[in-house]
Amino acid sequence: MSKYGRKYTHAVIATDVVVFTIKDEKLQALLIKMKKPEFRGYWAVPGGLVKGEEGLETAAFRHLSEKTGMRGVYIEQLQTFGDPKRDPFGRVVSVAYIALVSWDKHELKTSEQYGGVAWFPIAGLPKLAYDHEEIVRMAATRLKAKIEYTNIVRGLLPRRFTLTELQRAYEIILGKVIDKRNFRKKILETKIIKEVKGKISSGAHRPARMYRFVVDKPQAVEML
Amino acid sequence: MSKYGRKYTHAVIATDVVVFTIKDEKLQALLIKMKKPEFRGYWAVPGGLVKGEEGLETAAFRHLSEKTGMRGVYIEQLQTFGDPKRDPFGRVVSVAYIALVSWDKHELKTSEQYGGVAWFPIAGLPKLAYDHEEIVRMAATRLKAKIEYTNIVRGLLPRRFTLTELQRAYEIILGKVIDKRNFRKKILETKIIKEVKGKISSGAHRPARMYRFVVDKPQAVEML
DNA sequence: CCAAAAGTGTTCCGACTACACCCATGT
DNA sequence: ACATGGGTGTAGTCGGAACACTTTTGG
Repeated sequence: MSKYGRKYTHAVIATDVVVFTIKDEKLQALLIKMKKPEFRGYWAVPGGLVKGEEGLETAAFRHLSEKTGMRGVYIEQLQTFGDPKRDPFGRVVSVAYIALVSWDKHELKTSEQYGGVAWFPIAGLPKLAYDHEEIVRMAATRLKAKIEYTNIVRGLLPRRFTLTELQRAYEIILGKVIDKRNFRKKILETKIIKEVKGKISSGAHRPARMYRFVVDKPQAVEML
Repeated sequence: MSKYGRKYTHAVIATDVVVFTIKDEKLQALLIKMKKPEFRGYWAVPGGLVKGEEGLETAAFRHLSEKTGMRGVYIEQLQTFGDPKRDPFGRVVSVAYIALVSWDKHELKTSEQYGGVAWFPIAGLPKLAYDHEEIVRMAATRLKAKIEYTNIVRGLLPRRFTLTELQRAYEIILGKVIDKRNFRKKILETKIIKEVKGKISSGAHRPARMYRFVVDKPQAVEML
């Protein structure tokens, strides 16, 4: 029993979604500012309770949409956190999800109904409520592992992208530089992306070809 | 609402543990026979509800011990299953775990209090209750994936084992034959196992050297 | 014409694969 | 002595890593 007292008498089930994006050359997570007075100054991963007849993933989508305005993003289950002490208000078991988005595709809900929504670089998180720090860390670790053998990087990019953008995504998440020629050779021979008509000019240099993913569904592929 | 009616008004949390072992040259899972009349003839993975102030992993251990007599095994979280319709008696969200044991280390509880406990080969499961078939399938897939890049195989073997036993474990789980010389070279250069004094004679042939794992804690290692 | 990112092949080396025979024991 | 699984080394091949210059555009 915490100093705040238990709010729920039964254990309840919640979902939390760690939303990742790549922005300003950094891996960033979406956080919302806490409103509860006990957590003043803390931020949290968007989430909330699961309704009686609602599926877990459905609940995750609903809270994400309600609190951030995001819809139609890719999510996958991360892990379930159930330490009896993780929530001072009662026994809350949280099923954590990872979501990947192309940040420029989503307008963040400005409504101050939830106290603010903002992106934070993974290196440089603010104070997080509950065990959300652990959840975000584990999510980042999982992302780093899965990006090498699946096509999930897709979720972080816009529909059409350049090979340099794709390579930067890998470099940022893995935290290391990759040789350009080897990268292109490897990625192209997976046949998982395909050139698409149109080039993009982004400055005083040669314009880049655009590509898109051939398979839209998540699957295991040896990417690197 | 199912034809059996809802037993619980609130969603409750349960754990289920898929226990794997290698026995008779096959990967096998531990199942218990259902007692509820609605599930006559069905088997299930050992598990049950989480108590009010009990941790998830603690609950998994407790049910495993109560229903099968096993203690001190290695478990890790698999996934959480929360389809609102997965349990006809109410909304039960189940956190599934994987356990790995050396089958000869554990005497199965003979008490018929739970309707019977038995090993079943993964290829050749009986009718399973709830969504346990899906849970076991996913557990087997996860095991197959993780055995290549972690030291979890350790959980399936006795403390001291021969290289042939270790190789057989890999062959059975991966479902393919492995070259003996390449296997030994690879495994030994990981430094994750170490020869131990004593040999084992198991028939009309040269006795085998015994080995043990150097690190007892689960960790990621490129095994194959 | 200069700056800046796009685009493109080859060589080298280490890792994985394939493969066959002698050894130590029990019966 | 023979049947059985334990134990050992090498050669060939393939994939990953290292590496530098030309192209196209905007300013």
